[in-house]
This record gives sequence, structure tokens and C-alpha cells, in this order.
Amino acid sequence: MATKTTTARVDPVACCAPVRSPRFDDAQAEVIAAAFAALADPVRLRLLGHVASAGDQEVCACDLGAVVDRSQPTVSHHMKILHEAGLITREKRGLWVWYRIVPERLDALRAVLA
Amino acid sequence: MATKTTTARVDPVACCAPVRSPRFDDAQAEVIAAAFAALADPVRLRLLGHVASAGDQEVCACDLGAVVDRSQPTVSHHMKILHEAGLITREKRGLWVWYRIVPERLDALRAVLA
DNA sequence: GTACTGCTTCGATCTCTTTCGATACACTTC
DNA sequence: GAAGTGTATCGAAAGAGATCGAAGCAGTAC
Repeated sequence: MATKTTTARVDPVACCAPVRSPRFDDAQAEVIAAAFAALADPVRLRLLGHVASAGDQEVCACDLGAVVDRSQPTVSHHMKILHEAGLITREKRGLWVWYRIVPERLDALRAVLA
Repeated sequence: MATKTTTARVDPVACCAPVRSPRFDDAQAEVIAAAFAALADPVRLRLLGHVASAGDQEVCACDLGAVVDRSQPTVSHHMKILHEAGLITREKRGLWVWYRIVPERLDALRAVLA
């Protein structure tokens, strides 16, 4: 089977003004809050840190359970949230799933705090 | 399977790139997640944006209810969370409470995403 | 085909969060 | 002192999120 890399369906951050902007409406706040919510869990932070520490290299899902000491369904749930937030890409090859960081999305979130 | 030998399937670690030391340990992840959790609510984001847009000037608590259209106890609850996260300072003078942004804290959170 | 492996989804449970009314506290003014 | 104003805390209800076992799905090996 050919490989296929999925990406998030929406771009929740890049459209929005930074937090110090005087015009910061409710719709923008909803979108940005959802992005930060993906980072607001220690398990997800450690999973993201593990993927991010690999730089532009991929990380196998089979390693992640040991990283955070959670059950496999729980890890899958958190990786799905990180993926839907656009923070990681997901690619399935054979039996394994491989993740990669999306540095542009981290940059976009940093810009919100500028 | 795309890249590994058949022996890898009996060794869940061998299928992956060498494991690097994690970016966060458990205690660090808890602290950072709590900080991002303070940003993971649209009401708090708008409150923080209102204070941040004042720059180094103070903002009176009496204005905040109209900003987010929530009850006074709810606004007080959210401002307490922002204060405990270190994102704002709180000073009571007379009957009113005045808030001020802590830009160093925003910078620190940005550094986590770098 | 069957058997095995890895990931996702479902269902249930538990915990945390958001919200607001009622109340308590702190401060000012009289 | 008493009365009035602004904020914080308490208590309860509703909702969202974290977790895991079981089941389902997809891919590999035989």
C-alpha cells in the first residue's frame, strides 16, 4: 500500500491576532483556546516533546506508550488530539504509525503570545 | 512495513530510531501544562487580551464583566486562574482591583514552544 | 484462507472545569 | 458605629475531558 500522510482539516491558529492585539473577538478566542487546550495536558506535552525532540525525523507510535506510561488506547487518543490540532503529522506504513512534528504550527502558537 | 526487517516485530523498540532523552520530565510537564491550561479557555483569553492590550498600564476589574459578558463570580474565578498561572499581577487599592500583564511570563511560554 | 500484530473506536467511569446565585469579606463613606 | 460598594469564596448543576478494557479494523506473515 502506498504511504499517505494526513494533515489536520483546519488551520486553527494562523488566522488569528496575537493576544496583545486590542481587537480580540470571541470567535478568535475560541479557535486559539482550542489550540492551547491541546497543549494543556502533561501527557500530551510529553508526547509532543518526544516527537519534537526528533526534529524533522519520524517517531514510531510503538515507542510512545513507554514514554508516558499510559495504555495504548489512551496514547492513541492523545495523539489524535495533537494531530487534529495540527501539531503533528500522522503516516501509517504497514503495521506502524509514524509521527512527525509540524514546526510551523508551533511557530504560529508562539506568535499568538507575542 | 516500509523500512525494517522482520525481526523488528518482536522487539517494539528496535523498530524505531534511537530514543532521545525526553524534552520534559513528568514534573515539568505538569507545570507547563497548567500554564497552557490557563490559556485554554476563550473567556480567559479575552480577559488576558484585554489586560495585555493595555501594555504596562493597569486595567480595573470593574471593566472586565462587560468585556466577556459573564457574571462577576465567573470573571473573578478566571482572573484568579490567570493570576495563579503568573500571567497577570493583581493589586487591590481601595475598593477596586487592578490587573497588569506579566510579559516575561508570556515570553517564557513562547520559549517552551521554540 | 487463518493467525497474529498494531492502531482506532466504543462504552463506561471518574475527575475536573465552567457557570451562576447566594453569601462572606474588605474597604469607603457617612 | 451603620450603610453601601466592589471583590472573593462557597455550593451546586451541567458539561467536558482523561482513562482503560473490550471490541473492531487494517496490515503482515504463514
